[in-house]
Amino acid sequence: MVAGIVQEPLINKGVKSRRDTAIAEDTVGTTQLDTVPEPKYWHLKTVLSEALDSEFSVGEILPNERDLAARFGVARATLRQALEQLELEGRLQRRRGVGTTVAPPRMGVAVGSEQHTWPGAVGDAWQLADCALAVPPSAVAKALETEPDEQVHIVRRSRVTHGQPVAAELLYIPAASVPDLSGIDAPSGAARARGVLRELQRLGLESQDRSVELGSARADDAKELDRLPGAPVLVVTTRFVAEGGTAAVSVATYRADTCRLTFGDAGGVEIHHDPERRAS
Amino acid sequence: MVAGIVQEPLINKGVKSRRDTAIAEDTVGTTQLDTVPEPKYWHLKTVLSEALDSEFSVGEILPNERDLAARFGVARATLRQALEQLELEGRLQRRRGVGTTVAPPRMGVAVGSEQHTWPGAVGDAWQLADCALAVPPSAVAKALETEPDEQVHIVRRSRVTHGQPVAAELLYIPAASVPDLSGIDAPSGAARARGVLRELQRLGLESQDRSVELGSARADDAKELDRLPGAPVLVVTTRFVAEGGTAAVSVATYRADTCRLTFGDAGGVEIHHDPERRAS
DNA sequence: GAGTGGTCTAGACCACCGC
DNA sequence: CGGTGGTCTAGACCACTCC
Repeated sequence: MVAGIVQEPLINKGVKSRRDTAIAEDTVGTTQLDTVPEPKYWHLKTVLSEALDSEFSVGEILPNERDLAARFGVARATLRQALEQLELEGRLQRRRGVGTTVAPPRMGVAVGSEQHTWPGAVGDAWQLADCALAVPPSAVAKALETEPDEQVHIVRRSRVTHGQPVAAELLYIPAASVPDLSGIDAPSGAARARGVLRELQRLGLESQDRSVELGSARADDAKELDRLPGAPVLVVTTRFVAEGGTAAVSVATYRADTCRLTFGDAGGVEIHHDPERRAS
Repeated sequence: MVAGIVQEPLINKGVKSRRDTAIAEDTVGTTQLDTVPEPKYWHLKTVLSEALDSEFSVGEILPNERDLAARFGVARATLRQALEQLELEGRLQRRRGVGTTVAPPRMGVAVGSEQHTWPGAVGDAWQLADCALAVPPSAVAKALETEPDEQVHIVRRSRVTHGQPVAAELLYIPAASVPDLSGIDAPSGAARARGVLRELQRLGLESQDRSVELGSARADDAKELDRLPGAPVLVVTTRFVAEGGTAAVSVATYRADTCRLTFGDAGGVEIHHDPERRAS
C-alpha cells in the first residue's frame, strides 16, 4: 500500500518536537467518510503499530509515555490505552521503572503432543518446584472426583524457555492415584514432587483432554512469571484419565503476551500473527 | 472459609447508601500486614467477585458504573478497571446503552478432535459465509508457500453455539490445492465456498498443526462477534498439510470472554475455571 | 535522586439502547 | 428522551529501577 517514497518518521525518537505528525492529519488520505469516527486510542494504536514495523527493531526502547502522549497531542491515559493493546498483542513489553521496549515475536510453546504422556515424563519442559498436601479448589475437586474437603498432592512446576519464565503449573494428584508413597522420604520439596510423579507414571494413561481459556494472573503466578498481578494469561487445564477415572488435573498458566501455544503433530506453526494485517 | 453466619451484602442492589461497606474495612479481618498495599482496583475486583458468587445470579444486571463507583467510594475509572478484569475473566458482560450483567460460565467449544478432518467435513460446527479471491497477509502467504502477491481463495465462515456467535474464521486456500473448479458456477458467495471446500476434501489430509494465541478483535471480526473492536480474542491458527505441503491455513478468531477452547479425545473438560480460587 | 511505568481522581462529552 | 457504558482530559501521587 505504501509506495517506495521517502516517509516522514512517525515518531521522532531523539528530538522533541511540539507534536510529531498530529493524529488529526490521519494516516495519508484515508478517503474514508467519517461515518464512524474511530476512537483516538485506536488510531494511535494503528500509527504506533506501523511505526514499530518500520522504524524500530526488537529490544529498542520507546520514548517514555509522557513524551509520546505530548508528541501525539493526547492525554497520557489515552496513549496508555493504545500501549496496553499493543502489549496485549505481544508487540510491546513494558516494565515499571525501566521503560517500554519492542517485544520479539511470540515464541511457540509446545503444549502436548499427540501421543499422551504423563507429566514428568523424560524430556518434558517442566522444572519441578515443590509438593504439598492440601485441599484443591472446588472446581478441581469435582473434576478429580474427590470429596470437596479431601486433601490431594499439589505439585508446583514451572517452565522456562529461552531463559524466560513462560508458565507456572499446579498439578493436582489425588492420593488414590499414587497409593504407594512408602519409598519417598522427603516430606516436601522437589524430591518429594519427583517421587509423586514417578508413582503417577506407573498408571496406564488412557486419554487426556485439555482446554484453553483466557485468565488473569493471580498474585503468586504473576510473581513467578515476572509480570504484574492481573496480567493476561492463557490457562491450560488438562485432565489425565487412567483406569476409568481422573488420575490427575493440571492447571498451567502461560504468559499470554509472550507465548503462542502450539498443538499437533509437527513442531510449531510458523505463522507470526500480525493483528493489523490479518484480513485480506 | 466463610462460616455460616449471616453476612452483610457486599452490594446493596436496590437502595442507595452513601457507600456500601467501604473498601477500607477490607474483607473481614484480613490480618495482613500492609507490606504490599494492593491497588484499589484489585481489592475491588476481589470484593465484586465475591459478591457475584454470593449475591447475584446469571443474567442479573448490576447497578450502573456511576452508582457502583460512588458506593465503593472510588472514581469511576478505578471501578472500570476492576470491571474490565472481571469481563476479561468471563464473569461479566457489558453492553453500551444497556448495562452490566452477570455472565454465564464460559462455554466449552471443541476445537478439533484427534482425528484429522478437513474444514467443511460433515457435522462440523461452521456456517459458510462467502468466498473471494485475494492476496493473503504476508505471514499467511509464507505458511502457504505461495508468492507474496499471489491470490488465494479466502473462505469466510462463522461459528454459532447456543445461539451466540463465538468465532469468525478466514480459510486461505491456494489455487493449487483446488485445481479443478470447473464444476462451480457461482463466482462468489456461499455456493462457491461450498464448492471450494468440496474440492479441498478430495485431497488426502496428512496432518494438521494448530496454535493458539491472544489477540484483539479487528473491526470486522468484532462486528461479527458482537463485540467492540479491540475485544480480547483467542486466535487459533491451523495449518492443513497434504501431499507434502500446506494445503490450507485457517485463522479462527474466538471470543475470549465467552469461550473455553477444548481439545482432545473426549468432550469438554468440565472444570469451570474460577480465577479467584485457583490456588489451594 | 531522577526517571520510568502504575494507580487514581473528578470531572467532561460521546455513542448507543430502549422507551 | 434518559440512562447506559465508552472515550478522553489534565492533573496528582506512588512503586520501582538504575545510577
